[in-house]
Amino acid sequence: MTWHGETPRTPGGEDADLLLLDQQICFSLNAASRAFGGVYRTALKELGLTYPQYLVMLVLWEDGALPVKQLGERLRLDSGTLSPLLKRLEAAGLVVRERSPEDERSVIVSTTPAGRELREGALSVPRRILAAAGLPLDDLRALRELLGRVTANLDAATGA
Amino acid sequence: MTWHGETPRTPGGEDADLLLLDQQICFSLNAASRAFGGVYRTALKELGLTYPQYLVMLVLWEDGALPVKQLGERLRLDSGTLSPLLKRLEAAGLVVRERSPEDERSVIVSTTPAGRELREGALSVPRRILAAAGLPLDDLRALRELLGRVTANLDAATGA
DNA sequence: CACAATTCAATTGCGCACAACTGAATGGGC
DNA sequence: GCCCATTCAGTTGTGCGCAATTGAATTGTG
Repeated sequence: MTWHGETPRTPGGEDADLLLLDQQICFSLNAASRAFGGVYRTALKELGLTYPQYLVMLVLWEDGALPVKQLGERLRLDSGTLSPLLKRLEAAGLVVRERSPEDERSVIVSTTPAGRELREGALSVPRRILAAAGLPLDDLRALRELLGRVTANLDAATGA
Repeated sequence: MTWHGETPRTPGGEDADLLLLDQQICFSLNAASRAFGGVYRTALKELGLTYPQYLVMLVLWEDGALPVKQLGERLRLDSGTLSPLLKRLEAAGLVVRERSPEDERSVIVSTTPAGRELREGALSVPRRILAAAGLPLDDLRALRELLGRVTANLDAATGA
């Protein structure tokens, strides 16, 4: 069984083969991520949330309230992404942002009553996503485990 | 072994547990995809390419020339993404776009000599990426296989 | 206390992803 | 031959992702 269905016609030796393998893995990751995004898009449409906004609400539903910094650490996002996103969530009446009294630099994000109510509607989402993924739980667990390891390695290689 | 390190404090029953599991899997996918993006960003910087542009060049290096439509099918991207991207690649002198003679609707994208030369510099990229991923080949194969299955399922569930 | 370095959130700029739409070219049914 | 539906690429608008910068608040050091 070959990975691409045809032999490379371009020169380059071993590295050219790696180019193909490389394409398969990273492209697969990218494609899977966007495929999930598509399913989430339709599932979250009725809630008026995008997938990143949904992730933020998930964390807030768990923790209640926390500063932007910690939100970013949990979600692996920086203020450049979170600031406008949180602004939109605030405009939608789902969260409030207020400066911390004991540290005027940080902004505490917390859910509004409407934001907490939204959780009821979100409860049915994961089951639909898992059904669409169509993989047995063991495979999903294995997938999550592999992804976690690869992410940790990549972060170590990049960030320092 | 628990997945999150703490039990949920919020109400919701089974669905609440699924919410957590769901967060782990899809968030892991998202995070891994962006972690790869970070490594590619630095590796491709010297070539003046972004990761999606690199994917386009990979396909063109393999196939030489093909219409935007087929490029989009290979990469799972539509014209809304490809048109401006190809415009930038053309502005960089790496590809040319020309209307097909036998079908004036379609645009054929092909590499320029400079675009083909760039392949030499790209040959070293995959090895660095694979090294940064730090997973044995068997695990990478398993990962790719799982991702392929989940993507196929999700596409079938979404697109029809 | 003063001053430099650090830590925050926010902003700017650029590129990708996707939905919705436009407009030209094509092809099938009549 | 003439429409009408379809197939293309391109454009517009919105939102994410990230680098780089800004500016205010805080902390550490002398």
